[in-house]
Amino acid sequence: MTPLRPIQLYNTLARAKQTFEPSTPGRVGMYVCGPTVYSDAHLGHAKAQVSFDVIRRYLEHVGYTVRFVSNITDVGHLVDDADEGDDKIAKRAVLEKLEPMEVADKYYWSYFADMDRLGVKKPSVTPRATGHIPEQIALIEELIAKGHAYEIGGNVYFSVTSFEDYGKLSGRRLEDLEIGTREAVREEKRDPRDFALWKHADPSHLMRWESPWGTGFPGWHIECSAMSLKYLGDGFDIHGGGLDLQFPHHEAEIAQSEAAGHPFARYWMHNNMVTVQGGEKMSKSKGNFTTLKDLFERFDAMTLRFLLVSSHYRSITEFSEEPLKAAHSGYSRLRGTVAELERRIPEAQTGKTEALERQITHYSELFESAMSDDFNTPEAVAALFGLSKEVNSALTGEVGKDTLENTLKAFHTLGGNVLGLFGDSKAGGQNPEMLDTLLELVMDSRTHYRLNKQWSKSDALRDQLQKVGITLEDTAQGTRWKLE
RNA sequence: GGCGCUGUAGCCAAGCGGUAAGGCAGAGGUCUGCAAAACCUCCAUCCGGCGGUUCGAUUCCGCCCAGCGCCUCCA
Repeated sequence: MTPLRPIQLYNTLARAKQTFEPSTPGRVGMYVCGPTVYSDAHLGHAKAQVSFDVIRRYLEHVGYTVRFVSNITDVGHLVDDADEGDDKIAKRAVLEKLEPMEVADKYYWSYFADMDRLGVKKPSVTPRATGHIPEQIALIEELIAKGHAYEIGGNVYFSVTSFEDYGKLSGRRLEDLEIGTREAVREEKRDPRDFALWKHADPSHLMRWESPWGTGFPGWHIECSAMSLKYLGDGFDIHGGGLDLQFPHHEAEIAQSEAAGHPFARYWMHNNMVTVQGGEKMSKSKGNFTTLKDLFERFDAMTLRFLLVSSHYRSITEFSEEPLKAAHSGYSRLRGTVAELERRIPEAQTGKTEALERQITHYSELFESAMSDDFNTPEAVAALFGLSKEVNSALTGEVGKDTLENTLKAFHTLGGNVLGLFGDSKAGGQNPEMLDTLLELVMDSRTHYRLNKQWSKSDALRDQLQKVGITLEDTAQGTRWKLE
């Protein structure tokens, strides 16, 4: 299928927006760096995953078939690069008195549960580093054979100076890179800037594998090269990840792959960070993060998603109480419009209302042109608000059923399918019918009070419900309720 | 020190050469028993500061100020 319109995207490699052209017409291969599973995900992880989820959804929306590969790192991520120490998973395993694989699995499931609540679609493939040791070894062997890597005492390093394009993604020149600042630089490296492909592990290590260089474990960067190439092939389309991974992680991925003779990703996309307290990056090491699980206690997951898509993926997202509350209110407004449409459709008269039909077309066009310009979600959201206002305004009068349905469809398609909002979060929790019935009863008796002008009683009922998060609204058509 | 980014109303946040989207908060109004929701109206002579280019700059260039990111692990 031919895309409806060309999509411009910002390619970090070119430092400019480019028209996206997949290597295979109609299909997109996309790889996004996933988390290292050793602790709970925070809002920053959510920003990355939601950003690329929206990009994926929009590509699908315009007609592409997307293969979306996102890895899980469950080994090889060293606490720091300088020592021979355990990796993060192993360290956590000792801490929690668990097997490393228990740690990895625990946070693996936890991660996907969080992403699920945020409406992030499942990847087409979720490769795990430990499941691809042979592929990583094979790639390292290619690099050694081509003279780009060398082995010393069971460790294998990538020779940075052997790859002339090193630095092309992050815009660094080799000579600018600091040499040997840190004390514990391994002296056995031929060049301090070289990075590990394979690390020797003595028997005390919890996770190790046999290799041509003895027992050990893979370096952090190699997994993404091996797994993306395996599932997407040479010269695949899009590689995404956080801006903080651009160097050295992504630079290393390119070096390892292309030095071995595999053209790597053609478009590189980087999401910016979530910040806190006026610009400070939210990160694990700074300890200034809020886990998603904590946030879910206080806010609807869709509110968080709304907050994230309200800023551009390449911009920072400032996170604090006020934006959070603003997101809650703003999102409720959009939801209110959708709910009102759903209420009105069953009782509306068949027919079209031309004026509103034109607005649907107008705002849909705005939405799509915003999204086609490097996935400008803030403008897309603005288009949704524009349509919302027009609809609400029109709904003060009569609107034909066909038009109501078209409007609802626009919200479901653009806000729902593309931005991933208005997910399935059905009001009423586990048993919506029971809640519905109970509230009918409450509202009936309250209506009785109101007809008799027993305001204190009817207001008491409303206040009581408000305390448990149920809002009653009296309208000309009767009383209605909503959660939160 | 090297590379790079940002600075737009009380808050969040688009725009990036043609005279400031959107949301939240706030003010007034309509509706309502009250409230809520919704709608209508208002809310940046101005986009960190100073110069420059241009008929014209928030948008391009230079300098300055402030904040931030990467160069360790990080989405």
